Amino acid sequence: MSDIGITVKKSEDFSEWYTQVILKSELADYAPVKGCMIFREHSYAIWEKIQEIFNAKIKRTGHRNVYFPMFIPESFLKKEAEHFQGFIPQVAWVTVGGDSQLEEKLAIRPTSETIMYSTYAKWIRSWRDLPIKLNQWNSVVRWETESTRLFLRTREFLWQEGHTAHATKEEADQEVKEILDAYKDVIENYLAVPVLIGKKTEREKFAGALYTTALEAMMPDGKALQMGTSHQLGQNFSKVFNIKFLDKNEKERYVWQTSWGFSTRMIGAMVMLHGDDKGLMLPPKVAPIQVVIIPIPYKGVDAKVIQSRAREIHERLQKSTISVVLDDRAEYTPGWKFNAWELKGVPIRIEIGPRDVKKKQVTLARRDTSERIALKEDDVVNEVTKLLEEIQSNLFNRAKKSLEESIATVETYDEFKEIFRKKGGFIRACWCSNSACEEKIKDETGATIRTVPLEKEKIFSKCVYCGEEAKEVVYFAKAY
RNA sequence: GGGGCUGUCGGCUAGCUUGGUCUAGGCUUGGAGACUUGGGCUCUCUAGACCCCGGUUCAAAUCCGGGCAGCCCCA
Repeated sequence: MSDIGITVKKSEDFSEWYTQVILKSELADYAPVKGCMIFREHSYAIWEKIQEIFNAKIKRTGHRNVYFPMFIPESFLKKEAEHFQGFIPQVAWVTVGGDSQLEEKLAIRPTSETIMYSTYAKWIRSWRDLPIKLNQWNSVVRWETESTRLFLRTREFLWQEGHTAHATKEEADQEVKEILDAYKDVIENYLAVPVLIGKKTEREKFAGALYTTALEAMMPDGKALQMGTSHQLGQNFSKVFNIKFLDKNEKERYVWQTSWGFSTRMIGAMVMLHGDDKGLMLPPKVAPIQVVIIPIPYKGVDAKVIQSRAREIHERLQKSTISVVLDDRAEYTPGWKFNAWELKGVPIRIEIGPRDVKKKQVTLARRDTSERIALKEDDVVNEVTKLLEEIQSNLFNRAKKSLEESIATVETYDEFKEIFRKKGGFIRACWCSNSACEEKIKDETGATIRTVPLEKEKIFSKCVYCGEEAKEVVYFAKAY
Protein backbone atom coordinates (compact mmCIF):
# COMPACT_ATOMS: atom_id res chain seq x y z
CA MET A 1 0.00 0.00 0.00
CA SER A 2 1.51 3.28 -1.06
CA ASP A 3 0.60 6.86 -0.33
CA ILE A 4 -1.52 7.13 -3.43
CA GLY A 5 -4.52 5.91 -1.50
CA ILE A 6 -6.09 7.11 1.72
CA THR A 7 -3.68 6.43 4.57
CA VAL A 8 -6.00 6.92 7.53
CA LYS A 9 -9.25 5.28 8.50
CA LYS A 10 -12.45 7.30 8.43
CA SER A 11 -13.32 6.00 11.86
CA GLU A 12 -9.97 6.87 13.40
CA ASP A 13 -9.02 10.32 12.13
CA PHE A 14 -12.06 11.79 10.46
CA SER A 15 -10.62 15.20 9.83
CA GLU A 16 -7.47 13.93 8.16
CA TRP A 17 -9.50 11.38 6.23
CA TYR A 18 -11.77 14.12 4.85
CA THR A 19 -8.86 16.21 3.63
CA GLN A 20 -7.10 13.24 2.05
CA VAL A 21 -10.21 12.03 0.25
CA ILE A 22 -10.73 15.42 -1.32
CA LEU A 23 -7.14 15.97 -2.35
CA LYS A 24 -6.40 12.43 -3.50
CA SER A 25 -9.63 11.88 -5.39
CA GLU A 26 -8.79 15.17 -7.12
CA LEU A 27 -12.06 16.83 -6.20
CA ALA A 28 -10.29 19.96 -5.09
CA ASP A 29 -7.01 21.54 -4.15
CA TYR A 30 -5.85 24.35 -1.91
CA ALA A 31 -5.37 27.77 -3.46
CA PRO A 32 -2.47 30.08 -2.64
CA VAL A 33 -4.75 32.42 -0.67
CA LYS A 34 -5.82 31.37 2.80
CA GLY A 35 -9.26 29.87 2.98
CA CYS A 36 -9.70 29.62 -0.76
CA MET A 37 -10.00 26.45 -2.78
CA ILE A 38 -9.78 25.22 -6.32
CA PHE A 39 -12.72 23.23 -7.64
CA ARG A 40 -11.04 20.71 -9.90
CA GLU A 41 -12.78 18.98 -12.81
CA HIS A 42 -14.16 16.21 -10.66
CA SER A 43 -15.99 18.41 -8.17
CA TYR A 44 -16.94 20.99 -10.76
CA ALA A 45 -18.59 18.27 -12.83
CA ILE A 46 -20.64 17.32 -9.77
CA TRP A 47 -21.57 20.96 -9.28
CA GLU A 48 -22.67 21.15 -12.93
CA LYS A 49 -24.90 18.13 -12.38
CA ILE A 50 -26.46 19.80 -9.38
CA GLN A 51 -26.99 22.95 -11.41
CA GLU A 52 -28.63 20.98 -14.18
CA ILE A 53 -31.01 19.26 -11.79
CA PHE A 54 -31.92 22.37 -9.86
CA ASN A 55 -32.26 24.62 -12.90
CA ALA A 56 -34.72 22.21 -14.46
CA LYS A 57 -36.81 22.22 -11.29
CA ILE A 58 -36.99 25.96 -10.72
CA LYS A 59 -37.51 26.80 -14.37
CA ARG A 60 -40.55 24.56 -14.36
CA THR A 61 -42.00 26.74 -11.64
CA GLY A 62 -41.34 29.99 -13.46
CA HIS A 63 -37.94 31.06 -12.16
CA ARG A 64 -35.27 32.51 -14.43
CA ASN A 65 -31.52 32.90 -14.10
CA VAL A 66 -29.76 36.27 -14.09
CA TYR A 67 -26.46 37.78 -13.11
CA PHE A 68 -25.97 40.81 -10.90
CA PRO A 69 -22.58 42.45 -10.26
CA MET A 70 -20.33 41.36 -7.43
CA PHE A 71 -19.62 44.90 -6.17
CA ILE A 72 -22.08 46.42 -3.76
CA PRO A 73 -21.88 50.06 -2.59
CA GLU A 74 -21.50 50.31 1.17
CA SER A 75 -24.60 52.46 1.46
CA PHE A 76 -26.76 49.67 -0.03
CA LEU A 77 -25.52 47.15 2.46
CA LYS A 78 -26.28 49.51 5.32
CA LYS A 79 -29.93 50.07 4.45
CA GLU A 80 -31.35 47.10 6.31
CA ALA A 81 -29.84 47.42 9.77
CA GLU A 82 -30.17 43.82 10.94
CA HIS A 83 -28.84 42.50 7.65
CA PHE A 84 -25.86 44.84 7.81
CA GLN A 85 -25.08 43.88 11.40
CA GLY A 86 -25.24 40.22 10.47
CA PHE A 87 -22.81 40.41 7.58
CA ILE A 88 -20.49 43.29 8.34
CA PRO A 89 -17.86 41.29 10.26
CA GLN A 90 -17.29 39.08 7.23
CA VAL A 91 -17.36 41.52 4.35
CA ALA A 92 -14.33 42.01 2.11
CA TRP A 93 -14.04 45.52 0.71
CA VAL A 94 -12.61 47.12 -2.38
CA THR A 95 -11.25 50.54 -1.51
CA VAL A 96 -8.79 51.18 -4.31
CA GLY A 97 -9.22 51.02 -8.08
CA GLY A 98 -6.00 51.22 -10.03
CA ASP A 99 -4.09 53.90 -8.19
CA SER A 100 -7.02 55.98 -7.02
CA GLN A 101 -8.90 55.68 -3.76
CA LEU A 102 -12.64 54.98 -4.24
CA GLU A 103 -15.05 57.61 -2.98
CA GLU A 104 -17.39 54.98 -1.60
CA LYS A 105 -15.95 51.61 -0.77
CA LEU A 106 -17.48 48.58 -2.47
CA ALA A 107 -18.35 45.36 -0.76
CA ILE A 108 -17.58 42.13 -2.57
CA ARG A 109 -21.00 40.53 -2.28
CA PRO A 110 -21.48 38.34 0.77
CA THR A 111 -25.02 37.82 -0.61
CA SER A 112 -27.02 39.85 -3.13
CA GLU A 113 -30.23 40.96 -1.42
CA THR A 114 -29.30 44.62 -1.36
CA ILE A 115 -27.98 45.04 -4.86
CA MET A 116 -30.80 43.06 -6.38
CA TYR A 117 -33.56 44.72 -4.41
CA SER A 118 -32.39 48.23 -5.16
CA THR A 119 -32.97 47.23 -8.77
CA TYR A 120 -36.26 45.47 -8.06
CA ALA A 121 -37.52 48.85 -6.83
CA LYS A 122 -36.99 50.22 -10.32
CA TRP A 123 -38.64 47.31 -12.07
CA ILE A 124 -41.75 46.99 -9.97
CA ARG A 125 -44.60 49.50 -10.40
CA SER A 126 -47.78 47.53 -10.81
CA TRP A 127 -49.30 44.27 -9.59
CA ARG A 128 -48.74 43.14 -13.19
CA ASP A 129 -44.98 43.19 -12.58
CA LEU A 130 -45.30 40.54 -9.90
CA PRO A 131 -44.13 38.05 -9.01
CA ILE A 132 -40.45 38.41 -9.81
CA LYS A 133 -38.66 35.08 -9.45
CA LEU A 134 -34.96 35.28 -10.21
CA ASN A 135 -32.03 33.09 -9.38
CA GLN A 136 -28.31 33.44 -9.90
CA TRP A 137 -25.38 31.06 -9.88
CA ASN A 138 -22.31 32.88 -8.67
CA SER A 139 -19.73 33.04 -5.96
CA VAL A 140 -19.85 35.07 -2.78
CA VAL A 141 -17.13 36.13 -0.38
CA ARG A 142 -17.32 35.92 3.38
CA TRP A 143 -14.02 36.71 5.00
CA GLU A 144 -13.81 33.88 7.50
CA THR A 145 -11.22 34.34 10.20
CA GLU A 146 -11.88 31.05 11.92
CA SER A 147 -10.31 27.91 10.58
CA THR A 148 -11.52 27.06 7.11
CA ARG A 149 -12.29 23.64 5.63
CA LEU A 150 -12.41 22.52 2.01
CA PHE A 151 -15.99 22.86 0.72
CA LEU A 152 -17.44 23.45 4.20
CA ARG A 153 -16.12 26.85 5.04
CA THR A 154 -14.10 28.84 2.54
CA ARG A 155 -13.77 32.56 2.05
CA GLU A 156 -15.18 32.34 -1.43
CA PHE A 157 -17.73 29.71 -2.33
CA LEU A 158 -20.04 28.86 -5.21
CA TRP A 159 -23.76 28.87 -4.67
CA GLN A 160 -27.11 29.74 -6.11
CA GLU A 161 -29.18 32.52 -4.62
CA GLY A 162 -32.83 32.96 -5.47
CA HIS A 163 -34.62 36.26 -4.88
CA THR A 164 -38.33 36.70 -5.34
CA ALA A 165 -40.90 39.44 -4.83
CA HIS A 166 -44.61 38.79 -4.37
CA ALA A 167 -47.84 40.70 -3.89
CA THR A 168 -48.89 38.94 -0.71
CA LYS A 169 -47.45 37.31 2.36
CA GLU A 170 -49.23 34.07 1.49
CA GLU A 171 -47.56 33.91 -1.90
CA ALA A 172 -44.17 34.50 -0.35
CA ASP A 173 -44.83 31.82 2.29
CA GLN A 174 -45.78 29.49 -0.51
CA GLU A 175 -42.56 30.27 -2.38
CA VAL A 176 -40.44 29.58 0.72
CA LYS A 177 -42.12 26.21 1.05
CA GLU A 178 -41.89 25.36 -2.63
CA ILE A 179 -38.14 25.96 -2.65
CA LEU A 180 -37.67 24.06 0.57
CA ASP A 181 -39.34 21.08 -1.08
CA ALA A 182 -37.17 21.47 -4.18
CA TYR A 183 -34.08 21.51 -1.98
CA LYS A 184 -35.22 18.43 -0.15
CA ASP A 185 -35.65 16.61 -3.44
CA VAL A 186 -32.19 17.56 -4.75
CA ILE A 187 -30.43 16.82 -1.48
CA GLU A 188 -32.17 13.58 -0.58
CA ASN A 189 -32.96 12.06 -3.95
CA TYR A 190 -29.83 13.07 -5.82
CA LEU A 191 -27.07 13.64 -3.28
CA ALA A 192 -28.53 10.87 -1.12
CA VAL A 193 -28.13 13.03 1.98
CA PRO A 194 -31.10 12.73 4.37
CA VAL A 195 -32.09 15.90 6.19
CA LEU A 196 -34.19 17.29 9.01
CA ILE A 197 -36.34 20.17 7.88
CA GLY A 198 -37.66 23.01 9.92
CA LYS A 199 -37.54 26.63 10.97
CA LYS A 200 -34.66 28.44 12.57
CA THR A 201 -35.05 30.17 15.90
CA GLU A 202 -34.86 33.96 16.15
CA ARG A 203 -31.25 33.61 17.17
CA GLU A 204 -30.30 31.46 14.19
CA LYS A 205 -32.41 33.00 11.45
CA PHE A 206 -31.01 34.90 8.47
CA ALA A 207 -30.08 38.50 9.22
CA GLY A 208 -33.00 40.54 7.96
CA ALA A 209 -35.54 37.74 7.55
CA LEU A 210 -38.98 37.32 9.04
CA TYR A 211 -38.23 33.64 9.41
CA THR A 212 -35.79 31.14 8.00
CA THR A 213 -36.40 27.54 7.01
CA ALA A 214 -33.50 25.16 6.56
CA LEU A 215 -32.39 21.62 5.88
CA GLU A 216 -29.92 20.06 8.29
CA ALA A 217 -27.86 16.93 7.73
CA MET A 218 -25.86 14.96 10.31
CA MET A 219 -22.21 14.19 9.64
CA PRO A 220 -20.37 11.07 10.86
CA ASP A 221 -18.46 13.08 13.47
CA GLY A 222 -21.69 14.08 15.18
CA LYS A 223 -21.91 17.63 13.87
CA ALA A 224 -24.83 19.06 11.91
CA LEU A 225 -24.33 20.62 8.52
CA GLN A 226 -26.79 23.10 7.03
CA MET A 227 -27.53 22.06 3.45
CA GLY A 228 -29.70 24.95 2.31
CA THR A 229 -31.91 27.76 3.54
CA SER A 230 -35.09 29.40 2.34
CA HIS A 231 -36.05 32.72 3.92
CA GLN A 232 -39.29 34.64 4.20
CA LEU A 233 -38.00 38.22 4.17
CA GLY A 234 -41.38 39.77 4.78
CA GLN A 235 -41.36 43.47 3.92
CA ASN A 236 -38.10 44.21 5.72
CA PHE A 237 -36.19 44.84 2.54
CA SER A 238 -39.02 46.23 0.45
CA LYS A 239 -39.56 48.98 3.03
CA VAL A 240 -35.94 50.09 3.07
CA PHE A 241 -35.44 49.70 -0.67
CA ASN A 242 -38.83 51.16 -1.41
CA ILE A 243 -40.15 48.30 -3.52
CA LYS A 244 -43.80 49.29 -3.95
CA PHE A 245 -46.56 48.45 -6.37
CA LEU A 246 -50.14 49.52 -7.02
CA ASP A 247 -52.50 46.65 -6.43
CA LYS A 248 -55.73 45.93 -8.30
CA ASN A 249 -57.56 48.32 -5.98
CA GLU A 250 -55.11 51.09 -6.80
CA LYS A 251 -53.63 50.85 -3.35
CA GLU A 252 -49.90 51.26 -2.85
CA ARG A 253 -48.28 48.25 -1.19
CA TYR A 254 -44.81 46.96 -0.34
CA VAL A 255 -43.86 43.61 -1.85
CA TRP A 256 -43.25 40.45 0.14
CA GLN A 257 -39.96 38.78 -0.55
CA THR A 258 -38.06 35.54 -0.23
CA SER A 259 -34.45 34.56 -0.72
CA TRP A 260 -32.94 31.11 -0.71
CA GLY A 261 -29.63 29.43 -1.37
CA PHE A 262 -27.51 26.35 -1.28
CA SER A 263 -23.80 26.15 -1.85
CA THR A 264 -20.95 23.87 -2.83
CA ARG A 265 -20.71 22.93 0.83
CA MET A 266 -23.30 20.26 0.06
CA ILE A 267 -20.58 18.46 -1.89
CA GLY A 268 -18.59 18.33 1.34
CA ALA A 269 -21.54 16.76 3.10
CA MET A 270 -21.84 14.13 0.43
CA VAL A 271 -18.15 13.29 0.71
CA MET A 272 -18.30 12.94 4.49
CA LEU A 273 -21.45 10.90 4.53
CA HIS A 274 -20.79 8.35 1.81
CA GLY A 275 -17.01 8.10 1.59
CA ASP A 276 -15.09 5.18 3.09
CA ASP A 277 -11.53 4.02 3.69
CA LYS A 278 -11.04 3.51 -0.04
CA GLY A 279 -12.03 7.08 -0.83
CA LEU A 280 -15.02 8.78 -2.37
CA MET A 281 -18.34 7.11 -2.98
CA LEU A 282 -20.58 9.07 -5.30
CA PRO A 283 -24.33 8.63 -5.57
CA PRO A 284 -24.98 7.51 -9.17
CA LYS A 285 -27.31 10.40 -9.95
CA VAL A 286 -24.60 13.01 -9.43
CA ALA A 287 -21.55 10.94 -10.34
CA PRO A 288 -19.86 12.44 -13.41
CA ILE A 289 -18.73 8.93 -14.30
CA GLN A 290 -21.19 6.19 -13.38
CA VAL A 291 -19.43 3.19 -14.83
CA VAL A 292 -15.81 2.43 -15.61
CA ILE A 293 -14.83 -0.48 -17.82
CA ILE A 294 -11.50 -2.14 -17.17
CA PRO A 295 -10.29 -4.76 -19.65
CA ILE A 296 -7.99 -7.38 -18.21
CA PRO A 297 -5.71 -8.66 -20.95
CA TYR A 298 -3.37 -11.59 -20.49
CA LYS A 299 -0.34 -12.36 -22.51
CA GLY A 300 -0.85 -15.46 -24.55
CA VAL A 301 -4.59 -15.07 -24.48
CA ASP A 302 -5.92 -13.07 -27.38
CA ALA A 303 -5.71 -9.55 -26.01
CA LYS A 304 -7.42 -8.17 -29.07
CA VAL A 305 -10.58 -10.10 -28.32
CA ILE A 306 -10.72 -8.65 -24.84
CA GLN A 307 -10.13 -5.15 -26.17
CA SER A 308 -12.86 -5.40 -28.73
CA ARG A 309 -15.33 -6.84 -26.23
CA ALA A 310 -14.58 -3.99 -23.88
CA ARG A 311 -15.14 -1.48 -26.69
CA GLU A 312 -18.37 -3.12 -27.64
CA ILE A 313 -19.71 -2.95 -24.10
CA HIS A 314 -18.50 0.63 -23.84
CA GLU A 315 -20.41 1.59 -26.99
CA ARG A 316 -23.54 -0.16 -25.86
CA LEU A 317 -23.55 1.71 -22.56
CA GLN A 318 -22.76 5.02 -24.23
CA LYS A 319 -25.84 4.65 -26.39
CA SER A 320 -27.96 4.50 -23.27
CA THR A 321 -28.01 7.43 -20.86
CA ILE A 322 -25.26 5.96 -18.72
CA SER A 323 -22.07 7.93 -18.32
CA VAL A 324 -19.23 5.48 -18.93
CA VAL A 325 -15.46 5.49 -19.31
CA LEU A 326 -13.29 2.78 -20.85
CA ASP A 327 -9.93 2.66 -19.12
CA ASP A 328 -7.82 0.66 -21.52
CA ARG A 329 -4.51 2.26 -20.65
CA ALA A 330 -1.83 -0.38 -21.02
CA GLU A 331 0.59 1.33 -18.65
CA TYR A 332 -1.35 0.51 -15.53
CA THR A 333 -2.24 -2.86 -14.10
CA PRO A 334 -5.87 -3.70 -13.44
CA GLY A 335 -5.27 -3.68 -9.69
CA TRP A 336 -3.92 -0.18 -9.90
CA LYS A 337 -6.95 0.96 -11.87
CA PHE A 338 -9.39 -0.66 -9.45
CA ASN A 339 -7.96 1.37 -6.62
CA ALA A 340 -7.74 4.58 -8.61
CA TRP A 341 -11.37 4.51 -9.71
CA GLU A 342 -12.63 3.49 -6.31
CA LEU A 343 -10.78 6.45 -4.85
CA LYS A 344 -12.68 8.65 -7.29
CA GLY A 345 -15.99 7.18 -6.21
CA VAL A 346 -17.24 5.62 -9.46
CA PRO A 347 -20.34 3.57 -8.50
CA ILE A 348 -19.87 0.59 -10.83
CA ARG A 349 -16.82 -1.09 -12.33
CA ILE A 350 -17.07 -3.56 -15.18
CA GLU A 351 -14.21 -6.02 -15.60
CA ILE A 352 -13.72 -7.92 -18.81
CA GLY A 353 -11.04 -10.63 -18.77
CA PRO A 354 -10.34 -13.97 -20.44
CA ARG A 355 -12.69 -15.80 -18.08
CA ASP A 356 -15.52 -13.42 -18.96
CA VAL A 357 -14.92 -13.62 -22.68
CA LYS A 358 -15.03 -17.38 -22.54
CA LYS A 359 -18.41 -17.33 -20.80
CA LYS A 360 -19.83 -14.38 -22.77
CA GLN A 361 -20.20 -12.42 -19.58
CA VAL A 362 -18.79 -9.41 -17.76
CA THR A 363 -17.98 -8.97 -14.09
CA LEU A 364 -19.59 -6.06 -12.23
CA ALA A 365 -18.22 -4.66 -8.99
CA ARG A 366 -20.32 -2.38 -6.78
CA ARG A 367 -18.53 0.50 -5.10
CA ASP A 368 -21.00 0.60 -2.22
CA THR A 369 -20.92 -3.07 -1.18
CA SER A 370 -17.73 -4.33 -2.91
CA GLU A 371 -19.92 -7.13 -4.24
CA ARG A 372 -18.92 -8.75 -7.55
CA ILE A 373 -21.62 -9.91 -9.95
CA ALA A 374 -21.30 -11.93 -13.16
CA LEU A 375 -23.59 -10.77 -15.95
CA LYS A 376 -24.50 -12.01 -19.40
CA GLU A 377 -23.15 -9.56 -21.96
CA ASP A 378 -26.57 -8.99 -23.44
CA ASP A 379 -28.06 -7.87 -20.12
CA VAL A 380 -25.44 -5.24 -19.41
CA VAL A 381 -27.41 -2.07 -20.14
CA ASN A 382 -30.52 -3.17 -18.30
CA GLU A 383 -28.71 -4.58 -15.32
CA VAL A 384 -26.37 -1.61 -14.94
CA THR A 385 -29.32 0.77 -15.09
CA LYS A 386 -31.08 -1.19 -12.40
CA LEU A 387 -27.98 -1.46 -10.29
CA LEU A 388 -27.31 2.29 -10.45
CA GLU A 389 -30.75 2.88 -9.03
CA GLU A 390 -30.15 0.30 -6.36
CA ILE A 391 -26.85 1.85 -5.33
CA GLN A 392 -28.49 5.27 -5.21
CA SER A 393 -31.17 4.08 -2.83
CA ASN A 394 -28.76 1.97 -0.83
CA LEU A 395 -26.60 5.02 -0.13
CA PHE A 396 -29.61 7.05 0.89
CA ASN A 397 -31.06 4.32 3.10
CA ARG A 398 -27.78 3.77 4.87
CA ALA A 399 -27.42 7.48 5.54
CA LYS A 400 -31.06 7.75 6.58
CA LYS A 401 -30.57 5.00 9.11
CA SER A 402 -27.55 6.70 10.62
CA LEU A 403 -29.40 10.03 10.71
CA GLU A 404 -32.20 8.39 12.65
CA GLU A 405 -29.74 6.71 14.98
CA SER A 406 -28.04 10.04 15.62
CA ILE A 407 -31.18 11.50 17.17
CA ALA A 408 -31.43 11.14 20.94
CA THR A 409 -34.53 12.24 22.80
CA VAL A 410 -33.86 13.67 26.25
CA GLU A 411 -35.96 15.05 29.06
CA THR A 412 -33.33 16.39 31.43
CA TYR A 413 -30.37 18.70 30.99
CA ASP A 414 -28.03 16.14 32.58
CA GLU A 415 -28.97 13.60 29.95
CA PHE A 416 -28.57 16.31 27.34
CA LYS A 417 -25.02 17.10 28.38
CA GLU A 418 -24.05 13.48 28.86
CA ILE A 419 -25.22 12.30 25.44
CA PHE A 420 -24.06 15.41 23.67
CA ARG A 421 -20.58 15.13 25.10
CA LYS A 422 -20.32 11.42 24.34
CA LYS A 423 -21.53 11.20 20.76
CA GLY A 424 -22.87 14.53 19.54
CA GLY A 425 -25.62 14.06 16.99
CA PHE A 426 -29.07 15.58 17.22
CA ILE A 427 -30.57 16.01 20.65
CA ARG A 428 -34.34 16.12 20.55
CA ALA A 429 -35.70 18.05 23.49
CA CYS A 430 -38.53 20.28 24.64
CA TRP A 431 -37.95 24.01 24.87
CA CYS A 432 -39.80 26.95 26.39
CA SER A 433 -39.13 29.16 23.33
CA ASN A 434 -37.13 31.54 25.44
CA SER A 435 -33.90 32.76 23.80
CA ALA A 436 -32.22 32.97 27.20
CA CYS A 437 -32.35 29.18 27.59
CA GLU A 438 -31.10 28.68 24.05
CA GLU A 439 -28.21 31.06 24.71
CA LYS A 440 -27.27 29.39 28.00
CA ILE A 441 -27.24 25.96 26.40
CA LYS A 442 -24.99 27.22 23.68
CA ASP A 443 -22.63 28.80 26.19
CA GLU A 444 -22.49 25.72 28.36
CA THR A 445 -22.37 22.98 25.74
CA GLY A 446 -21.73 24.49 22.32
CA ALA A 447 -25.01 23.06 21.03
CA THR A 448 -27.43 25.27 19.16
CA ILE A 449 -30.98 24.71 18.03
CA ARG A 450 -30.55 23.52 14.48
CA THR A 451 -34.16 23.14 13.64
CA VAL A 452 -37.72 23.52 14.87
CA PRO A 453 -39.91 21.07 12.95
CA LEU A 454 -42.47 22.72 10.67
CA GLU A 455 -45.18 20.46 11.97
CA LYS A 456 -45.02 20.78 15.72
CA GLU A 457 -44.16 17.55 17.51
CA LYS A 458 -45.96 16.53 20.67
CA ILE A 459 -44.49 18.07 23.85
CA PHE A 460 -43.15 15.33 26.13
CA SER A 461 -41.50 17.21 28.99
CA LYS A 462 -40.78 20.61 30.52
CA CYS A 463 -38.14 22.88 28.99
CA VAL A 464 -34.92 20.91 29.06
CA TYR A 465 -33.01 23.87 30.51
CA CYS A 466 -35.22 25.92 32.80
CA GLY A 467 -37.92 23.37 33.63
CA GLU A 468 -40.73 25.79 32.77
CA GLU A 469 -43.65 24.89 30.54
CA ALA A 470 -42.31 23.84 27.12
CA LYS A 471 -43.73 25.29 23.91
CA GLU A 472 -42.05 23.17 21.27
CA VAL A 473 -39.90 20.15 20.47
CA VAL A 474 -36.60 21.18 18.90
CA TYR A 475 -33.40 19.58 17.64
CA PHE A 476 -30.06 20.67 19.07
CA ALA A 477 -26.63 19.90 17.64
CA LYS A 478 -23.17 21.23 17.28
CA ALA A 479 -23.02 23.01 13.95
CA TYR A 480 -20.31 22.97 11.33
C1' G B 1 -12.46 35.06 20.15
C1' G B 2 -8.40 32.17 23.15
C1' G B 3 -4.50 28.35 23.21
C1' G B 4 -1.20 24.87 20.88
C1' C B 5 1.41 22.46 16.82
C1' U B 6 3.58 22.30 11.94
C1' G B 7 6.04 23.98 7.19
C1' U B 8 12.41 19.91 3.62
C1' C B 9 11.90 17.09 -3.97
C1' G B 10 4.79 16.62 -6.85
C1' G B 11 3.25 13.40 -2.08
C1' C B 12 5.07 11.00 2.71
C1' U B 13 9.29 11.76 5.40
C1' A B 14 15.05 11.47 7.66
C1' G B 15 18.13 15.38 9.39
C1' C B 16 16.88 20.26 13.67
C1' U B 17 17.64 18.76 20.56
C1' U B 18 23.95 19.80 20.61
C1' G B 19 24.83 25.06 13.90
C1' G B 20 30.11 22.47 10.60
C1' U B 21 31.62 16.12 4.83
C1' C B 22 23.99 18.16 4.12
C1' U B 23 27.60 18.60 -2.10
C1' A B 24 20.45 17.33 2.12
C1' G B 25 19.25 10.62 2.67
C1' G B 26 14.94 7.17 1.99
C1' C B 27 10.08 5.63 0.13
C1' U B 28 6.59 7.05 -3.44
C1' U B 29 5.17 9.84 -7.54
C1' G B 30 6.81 12.09 -12.54
C1' G B 31 9.92 10.95 -17.29
C1' A B 32 12.57 6.83 -20.51
C1' G B 33 12.86 1.56 -21.14
C1' A B 34 12.06 -3.67 -20.09
C1' C B 35 8.78 -7.21 -18.04
C1' U B 36 3.71 -7.72 -16.88
C1' U B 37 -1.83 -7.40 -16.20
C1' G B 38 -8.47 -10.98 -12.17
C1' G B 39 -6.63 -5.88 -6.18
C1' G B 40 -1.70 -0.30 -6.08
C1' C B 41 3.85 -6.32 -9.87
C1' U B 42 9.20 -6.18 -10.54
C1' C B 43 13.89 -4.33 -12.44
C1' U B 44 17.31 -0.54 -14.81
C1' C B 45 18.16 4.53 -15.89
C1' U B 46 16.63 9.61 -14.91
C1' A B 47 14.50 14.23 -12.83
C1' G B 48 13.21 16.71 -8.40
C1' A B 49 13.31 20.16 -2.05
C1' C B 50 15.23 23.15 3.02
C1' C B 51 7.77 28.40 2.71
C1' C B 52 9.09 33.95 2.51
C1' C B 53 11.73 38.26 4.72
C1' G B 54 15.14 39.77 8.25
C1' G B 55 18.66 38.78 12.38
C1' U B 56 22.67 36.06 15.20
C1' U B 57 27.35 33.59 13.50
C1' C B 58 33.60 32.38 10.62
C1' A B 59 29.47 29.04 9.37
C1' A B 60 22.07 28.31 9.38
C1' A B 61 17.58 23.17 6.88
C1' U B 62 19.15 23.48 12.13
C1' C B 63 19.09 29.16 16.67
C1' C B 64 16.03 34.06 17.12
C1' G B 65 12.12 37.67 15.23
C1' G B 66 8.33 38.79 11.80
C1' G B 67 5.19 37.33 7.69
C1' C B 68 2.45 33.76 4.90
C1' A B 69 0.08 29.03 4.83
C1' G B 70 -1.91 24.49 6.97
C1' C B 71 -3.64 21.51 11.13
C1' C B 72 -5.54 20.54 16.14
C1' C B 73 -7.94 21.85 20.84
C1' C B 74 -11.08 25.13 23.67
C1' A B 75 -15.05 29.09 23.51
